[in-house]
Amino acid sequence: MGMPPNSFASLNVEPVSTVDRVADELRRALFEGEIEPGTPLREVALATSLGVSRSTVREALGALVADGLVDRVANKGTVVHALTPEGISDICRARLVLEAAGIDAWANASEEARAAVRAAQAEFTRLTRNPVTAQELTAAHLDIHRSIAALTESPRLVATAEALYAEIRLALAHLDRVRGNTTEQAHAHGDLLELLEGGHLDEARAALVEHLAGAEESLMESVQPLG
Amino acid sequence: MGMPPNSFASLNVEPVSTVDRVADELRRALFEGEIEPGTPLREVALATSLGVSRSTVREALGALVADGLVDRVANKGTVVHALTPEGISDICRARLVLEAAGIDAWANASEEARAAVRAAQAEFTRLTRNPVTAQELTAAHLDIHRSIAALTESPRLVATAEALYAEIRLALAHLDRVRGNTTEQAHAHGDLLELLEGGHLDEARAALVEHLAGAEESLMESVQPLG
DNA sequence: CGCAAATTTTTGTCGGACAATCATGGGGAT
DNA sequence: ATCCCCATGATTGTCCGACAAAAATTTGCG
Repeated sequence: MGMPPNSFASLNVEPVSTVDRVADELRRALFEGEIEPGTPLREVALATSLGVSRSTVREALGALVADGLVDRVANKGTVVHALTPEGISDICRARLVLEAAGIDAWANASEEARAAVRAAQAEFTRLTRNPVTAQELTAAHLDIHRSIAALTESPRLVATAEALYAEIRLALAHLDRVRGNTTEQAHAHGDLLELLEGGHLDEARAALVEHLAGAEESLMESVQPLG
Repeated sequence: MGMPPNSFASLNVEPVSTVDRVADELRRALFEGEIEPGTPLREVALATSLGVSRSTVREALGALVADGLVDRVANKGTVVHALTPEGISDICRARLVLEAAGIDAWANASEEARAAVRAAQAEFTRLTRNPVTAQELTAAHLDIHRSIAALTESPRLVATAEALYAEIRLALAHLDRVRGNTTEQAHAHGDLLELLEGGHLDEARAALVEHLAGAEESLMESVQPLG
């Protein structure tokens, strides 16, 4: 400490717009599971509760609709997005495409991208040893997958992947609140990373397929909590 | 005529919201190249011009921002999205991932999905024989690619692909307006489809890579019109 | 108990208002 | 003449209030 940093990238004095603050607060509440999927988000209630105008709330809700976190139906309002079984399998199919593309790009990827995978993996295993909330754990878990998709070095594909992970976090936040989080299969990612480092892309791909199948299974419990 | 159709799927009596009408009108103008990339979209000007309130225009612009068709910068307004060279190569990289995934899914895809590819191909070749605008031709062209991505049977991946095609249409609309459309390499898709029908997925993939490289090249002209 | 009508709630759209911020242009100092 | 500073105007961000249209809810009647 005391050493002058060579970069001030983390500093941010820009006054964030009110709409952004409202949207962020709603995202936080959603990801922490404070609001159950299917719950309607009433505009006036939110406006008075947050101390902002209804116009601002409407705009923030529009952003969440674009994120896929809430669904808006005409003249009926917006409700917290609830995942259907078809939605879950669709998400997993899409994940497989994006993350497999990342695996295929491992060799050609930049060193930063590969380092990001290792860092995400290390952070996740570090968290598994410390007592953290289930939300933090799933966030770290999904960040591994995000870094894998980021091996494609395509911002647009990564944005799509992030939207998928947001949907997953939403569903898991609800599940985590209902009952304690399931035992994460932590070791799987370590194996996956080893396969990547060794250049065994086909086996890495197979490991990913298996891992995603397990993820689909536990996600299905979020729509049938007491199947 | 006079024969009762066995399906009324195309009928739509739902009163579209004003925001949707405004957003659709703006999309149309954008895709027809009436507004050049980089042009600012002033809220009051649009409101008075379209005969709606500024709130409605703002909300419609928010939808276009979510579509990626316009960019909004804080306190400066929204401008028609302009593609950068990095954006173009990113789009093509993303296209390759999505459409290659479609090709890989050819055998496992539903018969409807495969029929959609054939229909899109047929419609495109039909249009090449008739005099149509360049915009219609590119729309039909991109619809072939859309149907290929749709072989994944993943609505979310298809939505991502459609966002990419929307960006491409935006750039090409501008290019088409500046000078007559380039001669589309129409035959390539026919070859691609034949390879798919024959089950030669690897060769189909190679054909796709080649085709997309050509697409990237002509897209680059839209940012350097007189390179 | 079932159904139709009336009431309440909620959204969609409008108009106006004002502060904060950005862009523009002019005037003064060097 | 050039450069900097400031006044002015234009534009966005946010708020408020209002009202019609649609949906949800309750009431009332048979």
